[in-house]
Amino acid sequence: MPRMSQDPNQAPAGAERIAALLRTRGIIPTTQRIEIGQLVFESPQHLSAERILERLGGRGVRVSKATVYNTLNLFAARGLLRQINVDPARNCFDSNTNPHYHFHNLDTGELTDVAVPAVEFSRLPSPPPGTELAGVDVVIRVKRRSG
Amino acid sequence: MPRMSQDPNQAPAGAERIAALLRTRGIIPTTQRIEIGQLVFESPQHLSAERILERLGGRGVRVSKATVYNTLNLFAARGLLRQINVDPARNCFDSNTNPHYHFHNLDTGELTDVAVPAVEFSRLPSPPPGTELAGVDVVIRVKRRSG
DNA sequence: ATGGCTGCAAATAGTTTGCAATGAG
DNA sequence: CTCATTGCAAACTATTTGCAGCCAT
Repeated sequence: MPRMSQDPNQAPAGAERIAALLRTRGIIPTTQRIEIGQLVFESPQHLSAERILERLGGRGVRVSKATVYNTLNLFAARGLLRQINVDPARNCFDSNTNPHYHFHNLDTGELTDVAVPAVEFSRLPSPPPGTELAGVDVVIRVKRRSG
Repeated sequence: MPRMSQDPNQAPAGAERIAALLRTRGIIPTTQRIEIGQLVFESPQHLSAERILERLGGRGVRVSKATVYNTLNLFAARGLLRQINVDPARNCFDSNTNPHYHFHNLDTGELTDVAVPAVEFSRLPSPPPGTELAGVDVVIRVKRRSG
């Protein structure tokens, strides 16, 4: 499969911006990677591999399942995506790599961002001996109001 | 396979306690469920299905993989276990159902309990419209000290 | 030509499910 | 007897991997 084409007709608006982003992380910008990049980086969102495959298809873009998985893992390894663990059956990638937390709707499975300033700790334990803090994940589980 | 035997020789210390616990949740105490219960409820811990199968084997107890999975899911559904999502590849059950948080060692994968009073929020966002709070998960990610 | 990437298909890994057999009441 | 549970094996789902072919350099 071809790498990024220089032909502007095949390089829609934004493609070059994505390519540049990938290069900053030492990732060779290929056609497929740019397509996936345009999809996930166009706005902060939470996506599974399956969902991305669907959306690519919706845009008339065909990328193999293997490449989608490989690309997502590559992006995550280079810090362009963050993995979220909420659904044990599915791996989810967050294109918002700025620090933030999440609401998790237990009924719909939906994830929503929570800005850092919305949460404040007045106390946190110090890491166990020999370890240092790597980050704090906060998932605020919510459900359909019952009362 | 037999249900719970009344013979004290086949009902080691603690078995009756576990059986009683299960009954309080409307779970029929079978031999296998009691074995699994004795294992997981003997102390607060974080276990995967695979790990439980191993430990049962180590005790000379044979329970089929299917029954282990079914039992863990049953316990979780009845509130005797809590599921933890940290490892996307493996489902983990926490036998400590009291509110608490976790340290997650990124190097070893190890989970450690953090008591509730060790964490204090001075601010939390209110749940989105139409939803109510179901709980807050806090995972403090730690790594081997580098410096 | 070279090296890296893609797509396909097969291989994994964890978990679930269908069903006959069995055991408890 | 009856019904729920167990164990086995097959089915499933999400993800990873091996490898041939291809593209850009």
